[in-house]
Amino acid sequence: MRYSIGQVAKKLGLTTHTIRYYDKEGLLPFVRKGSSGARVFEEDDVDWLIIVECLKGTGMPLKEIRTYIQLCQQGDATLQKRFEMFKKQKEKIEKQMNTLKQYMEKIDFKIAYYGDAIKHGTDDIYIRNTWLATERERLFGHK
Amino acid sequence: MRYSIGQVAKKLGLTTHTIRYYDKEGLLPFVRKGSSGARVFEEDDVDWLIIVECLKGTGMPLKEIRTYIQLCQQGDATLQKRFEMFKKQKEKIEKQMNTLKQYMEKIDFKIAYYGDAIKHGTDDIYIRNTWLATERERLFGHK
DNA sequence: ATAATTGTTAGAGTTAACTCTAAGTCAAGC
DNA sequence: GCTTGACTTAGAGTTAACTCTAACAATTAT
Repeated sequence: MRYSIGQVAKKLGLTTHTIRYYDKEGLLPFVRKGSSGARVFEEDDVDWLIIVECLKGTGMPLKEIRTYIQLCQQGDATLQKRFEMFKKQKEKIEKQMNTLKQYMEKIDFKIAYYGDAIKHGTDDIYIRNTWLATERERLFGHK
Repeated sequence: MRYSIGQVAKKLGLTTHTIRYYDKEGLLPFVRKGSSGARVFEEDDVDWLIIVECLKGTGMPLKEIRTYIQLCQQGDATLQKRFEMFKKQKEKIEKQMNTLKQYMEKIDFKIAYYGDAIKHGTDDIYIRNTWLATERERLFGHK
């Protein structure tokens, strides 16, 4: 199956503008054009865009994604480098997940805090922000 | 304890420029200035900055964080709104975590792929990108 | 007392990633 | 044959979040 830029954009939740921008930035060097000049997306091209979204979504800058595709185009000699790249990205995601978990704890504390405050009609006096105090003490090393 | 902008910046991993920028954007309206005009951070101010980092790190734009602090300053009448804000943010984090998990699966697939390719010395022929093919088929609804 | 450090401001400049516009081509339907 | 819709390009404009500069003041170290 082949797809137009519009079809791909719709399915991946991007705009055609964005996909053309990616192309301009060298992220889609293999996408061919039909006789009229319109981009024709093969299934492999869609797969590649899915990987681009994945790398972008885990915080890799477009420049670095382009570096990856350039490695791909250089053939088997760069297999090891590409392997390392993904292992590094995996570590990055693990860190992100841990950070998110810590943020979640803070948010959960706030939800409990406000739940309590609403029950009492005020957050003026009695509630101490113990969780954050703990965090601050950890950072600054005293109580 | 009180802290200078530099001490706070160092501990929270920000630059003094960034903290002043946050102040300019209305994120730190309560931070007082000493006799010389220098910002003096109370412990509560540090706690607030920790919350700012948390909201920012889960993708809330600075504008929206400012809206939250404005709600805080309006007193008990906005408790419910603030509660909802954090519940919404919690949902957002949950979505982010799920997305990260899905990305992790793709990255793990790539790591396995390249591990295998390195063993064989090439990724030319034999390895089919089955995982991504599955994803593409899910999006486009055919094989 | 002088030099280094740390702070201040207003405001300019940068960066990434879009986002949009204008002017045009091309294929399909009425 | 003409309109509609999807595509093309080059290039301008936007946005968020910094990031830096210049010129100056105050504090701290030697």
